[in-house]
Amino acid sequence: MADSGFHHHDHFKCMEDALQALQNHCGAEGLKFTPLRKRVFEILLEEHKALGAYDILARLREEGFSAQPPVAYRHLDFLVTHGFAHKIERLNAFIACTHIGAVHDPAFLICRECRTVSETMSDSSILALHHKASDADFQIEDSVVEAIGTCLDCRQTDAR
Amino acid sequence: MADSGFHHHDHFKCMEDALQALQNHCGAEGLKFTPLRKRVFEILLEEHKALGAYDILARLREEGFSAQPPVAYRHLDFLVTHGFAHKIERLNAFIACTHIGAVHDPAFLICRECRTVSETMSDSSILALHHKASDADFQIEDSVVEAIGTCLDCRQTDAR
DNA sequence: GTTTGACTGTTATATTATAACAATTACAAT
DNA sequence: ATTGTAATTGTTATAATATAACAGTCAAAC
Repeated sequence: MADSGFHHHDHFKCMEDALQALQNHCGAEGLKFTPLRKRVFEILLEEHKALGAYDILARLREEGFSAQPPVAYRHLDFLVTHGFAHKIERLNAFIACTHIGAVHDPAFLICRECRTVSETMSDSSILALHHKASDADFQIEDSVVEAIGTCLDCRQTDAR
Repeated sequence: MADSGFHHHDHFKCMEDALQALQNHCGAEGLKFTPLRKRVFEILLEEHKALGAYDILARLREEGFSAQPPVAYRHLDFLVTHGFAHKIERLNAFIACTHIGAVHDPAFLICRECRTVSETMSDSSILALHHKASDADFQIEDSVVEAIGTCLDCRQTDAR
């Protein structure tokens, strides 16, 4: 299965590819592929789950990195700005992007129990909004499309 | 113009109708139409703008109401729970619902400058996500659809 | 008139996020 | 090699958002 989130896939390769993409991007853009940037991205990549800035921070602290709040927010912002992570507004949390390199208005399926997130590229899901926007002379710059619910695993576990 | 947000409309009637609807709802459901509930809703209704809980709180304080944070959150939650307001996740803020009584997955156009919000009923806008969700055996319970950008007024003002 | 449940008041604290500035590093220009 | 400079990191402090917990009040139902 090639998809992420609720489907099985080669997660090791998934991580490797993403890290390589970040390294390449940094090289191409004259940005530095620093230990903190790498490590924060790795932490996000470990699972397709949304992690809060303070979750990241706790991990960094355990590993001996400097771990004041700005450290987490800075590196998360870096990843978001360069398209390697997304913020999940509904959870005030972050996930690694699973469509790196693609220009996309992402949409997310978010399990409120396990916080697993599946990302889809969904130009179409905000098409209706774009129509509404042009009617109102509104210029869309960014969009948030998130569906909250429960994944199959969690529903089955709950039913037991 | 019958629409809200970026279009002109009879805002006095818009407020009156909404307050009446809340009063009716409370009567029908055995809930109390209390001064605080009324006032918080009125504050939201005054403009089609997103207000933070602490904005509401400041208003209440000025007016002599008790104004500890739980007061704002309680009444905002009440309005959201009963379908009279929505939370704008992207802004951590709240707006009065402009489609009271309609079961809807709302979608919002949010001006990041003036915080004016236009609400649309968008069953269709998350259709793509519903397909994706059923593929993944994911049960959607709630959705967030928000577009952030600039309204015509703000763009024109900026250009001057 | 007492019980009950809904609503309000209040204290304290948790969680999320950013401003501001100092220190360090890496590299480029001279 | 030295200095300038821009990017990155370190750190302190604080702002902004949100909730837990429990005590008081009030009105309706019995």
